[in-house]
Amino acid sequence: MAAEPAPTRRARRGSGAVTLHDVARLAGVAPITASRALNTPAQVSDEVRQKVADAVARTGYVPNRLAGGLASARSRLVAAVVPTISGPVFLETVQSLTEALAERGYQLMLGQSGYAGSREDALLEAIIGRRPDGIVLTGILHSTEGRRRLLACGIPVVETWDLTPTPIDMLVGFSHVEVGRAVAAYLHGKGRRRLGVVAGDDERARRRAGAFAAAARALGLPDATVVHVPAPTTLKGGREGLAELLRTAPGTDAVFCSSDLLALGVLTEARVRGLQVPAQLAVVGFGDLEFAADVEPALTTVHIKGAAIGRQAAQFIVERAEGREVAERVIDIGFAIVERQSG
Amino acid sequence: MAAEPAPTRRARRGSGAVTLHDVARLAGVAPITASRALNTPAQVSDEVRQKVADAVARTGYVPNRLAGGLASARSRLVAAVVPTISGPVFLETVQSLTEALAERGYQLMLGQSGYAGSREDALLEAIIGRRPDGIVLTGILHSTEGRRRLLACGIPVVETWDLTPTPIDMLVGFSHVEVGRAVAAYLHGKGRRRLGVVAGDDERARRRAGAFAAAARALGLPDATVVHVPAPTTLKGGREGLAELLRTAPGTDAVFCSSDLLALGVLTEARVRGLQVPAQLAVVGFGDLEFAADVEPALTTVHIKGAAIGRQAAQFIVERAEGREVAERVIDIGFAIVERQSG
DNA sequence: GTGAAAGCGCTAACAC
DNA sequence: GTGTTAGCGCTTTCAC
Repeated sequence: MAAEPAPTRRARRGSGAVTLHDVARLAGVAPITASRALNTPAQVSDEVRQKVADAVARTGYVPNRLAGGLASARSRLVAAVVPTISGPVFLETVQSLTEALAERGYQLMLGQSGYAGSREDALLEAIIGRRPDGIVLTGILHSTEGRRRLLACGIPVVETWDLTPTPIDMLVGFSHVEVGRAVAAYLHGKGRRRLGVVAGDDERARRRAGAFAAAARALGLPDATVVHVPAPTTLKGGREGLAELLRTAPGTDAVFCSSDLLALGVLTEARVRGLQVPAQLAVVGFGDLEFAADVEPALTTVHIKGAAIGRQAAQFIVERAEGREVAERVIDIGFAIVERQSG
Repeated sequence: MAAEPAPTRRARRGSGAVTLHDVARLAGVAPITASRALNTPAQVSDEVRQKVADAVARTGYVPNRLAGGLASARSRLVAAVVPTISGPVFLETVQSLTEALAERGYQLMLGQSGYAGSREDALLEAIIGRRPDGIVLTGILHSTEGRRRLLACGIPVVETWDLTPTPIDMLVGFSHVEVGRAVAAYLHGKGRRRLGVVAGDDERARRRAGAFAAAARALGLPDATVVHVPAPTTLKGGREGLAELLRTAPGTDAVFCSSDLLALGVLTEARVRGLQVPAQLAVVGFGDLEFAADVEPALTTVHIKGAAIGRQAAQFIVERAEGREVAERVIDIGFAIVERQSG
């Protein structure tokens, strides 16, 4: 046994927690061997594996992932950025993302950019500082400075809920323009003529509304009336939106809402006003949230596979983090109009 | 200029990112001085501060918080655990928590334990491994093993949305028993006699329902009928819950629902059945979600200050992380019955 | 006010 | 299959 080195002048006391060194000492192996027993068990003998497992159990050792991440340049942390978590639209995506990542040993960091994108740059800086293995962006990234930064730092990025012509890196989404067109065509096919839109004041909703109005025009219908309400959308917004829509365009016989919550508000307001849905007014939502099928009348809406988006995003990130290149970087996950009673 | 040391045999290539060393070299100071210029600017001269700021701007340096966290034993990461993010109840709390933390330079990690608590231990291990500066628990912690672990690892813990007799550490919540009692008394005061409950199948909802039923008995009312629906609660659950309730106890004249979503389902089902609300049936929700005031009839419900809970939890954690002891570890944030039209 | 040295807890690279 | 060594990028401790 080597003589102990003379005690150094400095002492840094550590956190006091059990470290891999403690485990290794207890198991009678070198730290790196203990590390391998835990991370790549196939590389060590059965005996070592067992001894290390015992030592872990005895000490209650929990690996320090901060240290591991620093050493290996793999943090096993994934950042998700949403405009706000309290519009229920992205919830399903965040939920499935969290779960899919947790299953593979990754953890989710949540950041809210706000619909205005004011905090976006600060948020990105905070995120990049944590050196996540991936970033999932939901909703548009407003600042070009932000784009530049993401590109520069080389962290895998998945944009979701949209299909941009120039993705930063990877993407899983659908075309909001196609949604707008499809809903216009659908309502036209149902014999509706005087179309209206109640849309949240965010970029993607605007695009759906714009495409909807353009398609209506192309179909030879009168100009659609578009009413905007603040984002995130609310039931109240839907009620007020319909009120305004009927004030502006009294003969409206169909409304496309930019969220199911908005549609629920429209449904509510219509009922209060004695307007028959769908007889006098067709209502179409967006999102197909859990409640859409169970409101009365059941809501016709655009179904988006929010959970599938989350899972696919997780898949993308993990593939990259583990050094594999993904074959197809852009996935159009599509959408579907779900016909129920409201329109 | 010193001669370059002979190249060592090993080369570990780093991540290639700009480091504090690069910034320091550019600014012509020692790394530690650059560190101080960024973290404790009061300790350095104006000149140094300026030179370092320039170097940061020129290089696009983003500090590696993994390394910083490892060295300082302060990760500036806070973990939040919720049963699931896709019951809208905790959303407001998670949102305000995220924001309050971001403002102070902390980042939120999100974990979902599931209502059954099956993944709880694995989740806690994953969380502890990241050495967060605090853990916010929303909803009950099921496993006693988990409690032990949290206690052992010494990370500040805030339990929320409940008032447990033996908090792990800090707590900001309210009494579910009091809620149950208060709603029973409220409905009794409104002249309701045949009380019912539609409650989600989770521990806290059960407690509210139990206290509600006990209070009804104490008030001399007939036994309240309690119907349970799966958690997380849904609009559909509310519809089915009311259907079952009316089957079991046809004369019911008031329903206390364990969430506003459930209440919305009850309202919907009542309307479909031609039951007048509130004339024939009073409906009381729980949560006072954004939509409660705007449904028709407007929902009488129990208001919970979800955002305040999140802010207070952030406050607790940050105080502790910065070495201050909090004066009062347990805060009862209370609740209020908001009377609207439905009951 | 500034700096040199040591080390946080872990893993990559190389050797045997 | 196992061990040695040298860092990952930062901050703490001590010294001037």
